[in-house]
Amino acid sequence: MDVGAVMGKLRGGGFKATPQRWEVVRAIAAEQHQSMEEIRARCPGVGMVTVYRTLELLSGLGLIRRLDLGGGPRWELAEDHHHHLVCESCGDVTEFDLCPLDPGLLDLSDHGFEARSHSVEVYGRCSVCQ
Amino acid sequence: MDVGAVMGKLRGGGFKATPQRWEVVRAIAAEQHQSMEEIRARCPGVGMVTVYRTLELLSGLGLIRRLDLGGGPRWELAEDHHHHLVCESCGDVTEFDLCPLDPGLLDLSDHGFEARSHSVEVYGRCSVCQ
DNA sequence: GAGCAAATGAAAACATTTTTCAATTACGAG
DNA sequence: CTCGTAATTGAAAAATGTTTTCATTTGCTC
Ligand SMILES: [Zn+2]
Ligand SMILES: [Zn+2]
Ligand SMILES: [Zn+2]
Ligand SMILES: [Zn+2]
Repeated sequence: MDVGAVMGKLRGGGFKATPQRWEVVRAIAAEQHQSMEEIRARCPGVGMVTVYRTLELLSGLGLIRRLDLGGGPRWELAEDHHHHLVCESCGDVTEFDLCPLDPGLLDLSDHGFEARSHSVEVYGRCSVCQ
Repeated sequence: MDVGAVMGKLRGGGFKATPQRWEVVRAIAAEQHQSMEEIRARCPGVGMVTVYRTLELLSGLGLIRRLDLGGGPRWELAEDHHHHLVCESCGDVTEFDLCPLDPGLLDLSDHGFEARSHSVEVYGRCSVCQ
């Protein structure tokens, strides 16, 4: 999903395609797993309040995802399903595609829980920090 | 691991067993997955700063774990290995023991990543909220 | 182009966590 | 048991992060 497609879905949802929203979406699309600070740095022309509101809006529409990996929220474009490797030394976040929950292995029936989504994070040391 | 054992390990680490630390540990042991607010409510006699510092200390010693499930940090005694079911409607957190990463299924060798720990969260609707 | 609801952003409010520092206290040595 | 001392506590202030307010601006439809 590229920047244009995201803006298209925004419009489709009845929201305005403002220059500020273009900027924020471009910033998010530039790199996955960015913090608020990093996103803001890529949007010098957009007020902080608008960045917060745009993240909230896009996330509500399911176009981006908020990550809780410790050390403050991070954001990513909601594209493919994947999970995260978090380096506890340098903080770098990378992805892996093999989903441990994929084959419906996990039986939650005895919990009476209706699963909607899930997240898997592996913490450790990246190849650089070892 | 009961309250006494945690305090023992604290002492063993060269830290003092103060009445405030007893209170905080007792509060944490009373229920898993509590927020700061809930823990504080169980420690009326302990200053906020001390609660923060004690959580930091215990977590540094690996005696408790901090959970990032969205909606602010939660804390639990570090006992058995388990993962979490988070209800997106009422916010209730429950546990399940079957670990999807258990059999070493996950091959991270091509990432050159040294895994230390992991977390798995399943989001959805609990039996009450469905 | 006019009209209007939606959107923006500066400032203020609010919430949460950390720092500071003077007073207190647990605990080992004597 | 008492003393000395470094560790600990907590009130206040500072720092940090996020949300609300509201007057002004603007994208979009007709
Ligand atoms: Zn990712
Ligand atoms: Zn998955
Ligand atoms: Zn738990
Ligand atoms: Zn596990």
